[in-house]
Amino acid sequence: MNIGQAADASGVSAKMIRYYEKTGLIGAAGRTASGYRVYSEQDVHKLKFIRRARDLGFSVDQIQNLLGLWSDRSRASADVKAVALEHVERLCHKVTELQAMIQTLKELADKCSDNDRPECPILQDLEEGPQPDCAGTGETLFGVGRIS
Amino acid sequence: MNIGQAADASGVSAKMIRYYEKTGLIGAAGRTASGYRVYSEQDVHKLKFIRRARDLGFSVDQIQNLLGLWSDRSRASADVKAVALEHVERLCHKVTELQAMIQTLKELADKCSDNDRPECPILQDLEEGPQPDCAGTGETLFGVGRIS
DNA sequence: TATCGGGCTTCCCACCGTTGGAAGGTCAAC
DNA sequence: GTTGACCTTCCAACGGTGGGAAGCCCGATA
Repeated sequence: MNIGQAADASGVSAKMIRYYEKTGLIGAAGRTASGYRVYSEQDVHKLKFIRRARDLGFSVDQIQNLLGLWSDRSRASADVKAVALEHVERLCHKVTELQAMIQTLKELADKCSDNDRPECPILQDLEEGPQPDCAGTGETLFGVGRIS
Repeated sequence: MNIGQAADASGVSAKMIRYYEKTGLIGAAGRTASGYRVYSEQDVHKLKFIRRARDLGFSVDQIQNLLGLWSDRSRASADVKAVALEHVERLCHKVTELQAMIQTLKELADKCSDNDRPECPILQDLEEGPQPDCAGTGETLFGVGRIS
């Protein structure tokens, strides 16, 4: 199998396969007499593994770790679980951050009159920075007290 | 004000201020006779705006857009809202993706015996790819399953 | 006044993962 | 033999940010 066929079979682009080889994530592939890289079914299997792990958001570093465990017959499943859960934690953290942004933006957008007048709480917030939580008091513009 | 003072006052690092200038997000700052950049309160104001927008996850491109609207006195608040909501959509999309990853990983981790034996459903999944919906196993959809 | 520390200037490099392209060799089909 | 699709290597770009080197400038102190 040459690199293009391995790419098609694994879902990893030829570019990325070369990149993974260069950075040492996968070993150097064999070569034909004319210099073409050659791949086996096993190589494709490994590439699929990588692809799947990338789809799950693992970094290349983490994948290197996982590949080590994968090929280690005396691995402890607890080690794999630890990698996975550490990753989950990181993902959850990101989700939390994104949701905070989303909430802020939605609140601001809700207050926006959404017409052709220039007054805009979104820009006002960008100007002035985060305002103390006034959740629930959507009604009056002036009664924004409650800084508890 | 020189660049360091503007950085401290705005929360944008001196490095990034120069970067924003080079890429055209902000105009070229004035200079002293000896070549130091000079900033006014207004410039700092703008930098704070940028900083806040970055904190809310807007891309530099979107910020350019927002800055245009900000300085446009005849802007329509609807235009600003559109930018914000488009951004919210993108953020939500990202959250959805991340949550899908999290769910998959949590489900797999839950099934992992978490000991020193090598059998591991996580690695098995990475080997074999996503398994068809095994809806029988979960209590909650976004299984907040115990991580312990 | 000479010196010293810290800040400013420009410039290039690195990250991460991925894509694009150019220049040139190779393979297979016609 | 020609053509077109593939392979090879190398170089660059993206977005945003940080690090660092070399050299100039400013203010304060001895």
